[in-house]
Amino acid sequence: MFSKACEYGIRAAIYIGQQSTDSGRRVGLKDIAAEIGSPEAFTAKVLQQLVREQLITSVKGPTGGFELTAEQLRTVTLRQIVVAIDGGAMLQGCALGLPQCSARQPCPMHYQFLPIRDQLNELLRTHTIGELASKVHDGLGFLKQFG
Amino acid sequence: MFSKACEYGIRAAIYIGQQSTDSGRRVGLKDIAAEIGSPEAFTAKVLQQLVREQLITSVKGPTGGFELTAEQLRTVTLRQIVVAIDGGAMLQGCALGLPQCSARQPCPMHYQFLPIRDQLNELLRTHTIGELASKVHDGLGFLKQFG
DNA sequence: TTGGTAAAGGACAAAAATGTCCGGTATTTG
DNA sequence: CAAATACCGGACATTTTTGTCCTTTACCAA
Repeated sequence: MFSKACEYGIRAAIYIGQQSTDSGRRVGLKDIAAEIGSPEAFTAKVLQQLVREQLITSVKGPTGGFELTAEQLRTVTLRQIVVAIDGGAMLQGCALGLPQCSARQPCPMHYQFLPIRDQLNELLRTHTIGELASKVHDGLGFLKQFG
Repeated sequence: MFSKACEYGIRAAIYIGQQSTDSGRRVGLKDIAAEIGSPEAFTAKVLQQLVREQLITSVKGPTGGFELTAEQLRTVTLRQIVVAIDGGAMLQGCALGLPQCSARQPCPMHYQFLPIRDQLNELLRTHTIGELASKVHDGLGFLKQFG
């Protein structure tokens, strides 16, 4: 579905969001990677992308780390994370790979796939990082497998 | 969504199916690649996989080529093609990449993604190659961009 | 101000996906 | 039987994705 980079990015963003909500404290890369079960250096690259897109915030130096501002928690959606990392292809492209699939020259599955992809888009668009973070906080969702 | 290999495999299978339905004639690799707009040698590899899984049929030598038997046209589903080439990961795995995501320890999007993935599975399961081939035959679907 | 800390960024490495090439094998036709 | 045809299979090449390492830059605290 999504690339590894994107999966790490989403899980990391939610974890950072959870810590920002919870205790208002920043989290370091090492912490993040450990808590979401991802390779540290690779996760760093992904987070850099998200910082550049201003979907998360980073601070250098001692007491530094990653955080989500109150506004980011409220407004950044899953969709923005996905688009920032994987681009829009998966959310718009043809399921059978036709470069210009549309009603004018639809692939044989075009009209069957449309509603599903619309639902997926809607799903990503309507869920904010803050919302998902609070779900993790309440123990209703996990970012890593335990026990 | 699907890998390039899978996209080519689906388009090729539908094209072969269309020719089998239409004129009962076999089609060669060159013909297939030209008609669906795919790299010839790479498409050959993909078709070999489908032949091994007995989702399509091949015949060597002069007058040889690829075809779909009446039974294959009737029974082979899009899902079988996808599983043969991409495996089941995309149809079953967690959207956020958790190795054991389930109701016991769900990722924060688990219950939101479930219905969408179920619909996707259902879609692939209920469409046969023969059905899609006839859609192409009737000009209601395309396997390549023209004009 | 200075030293330690943590992210940023560049270069590099490994693995997987994509794509190509060519000799081997089976089959049909003359 | 011989020759042409077309898929099969293995090796190889390229590109993208995934992952690592190390130096630089920015920041905070003592």
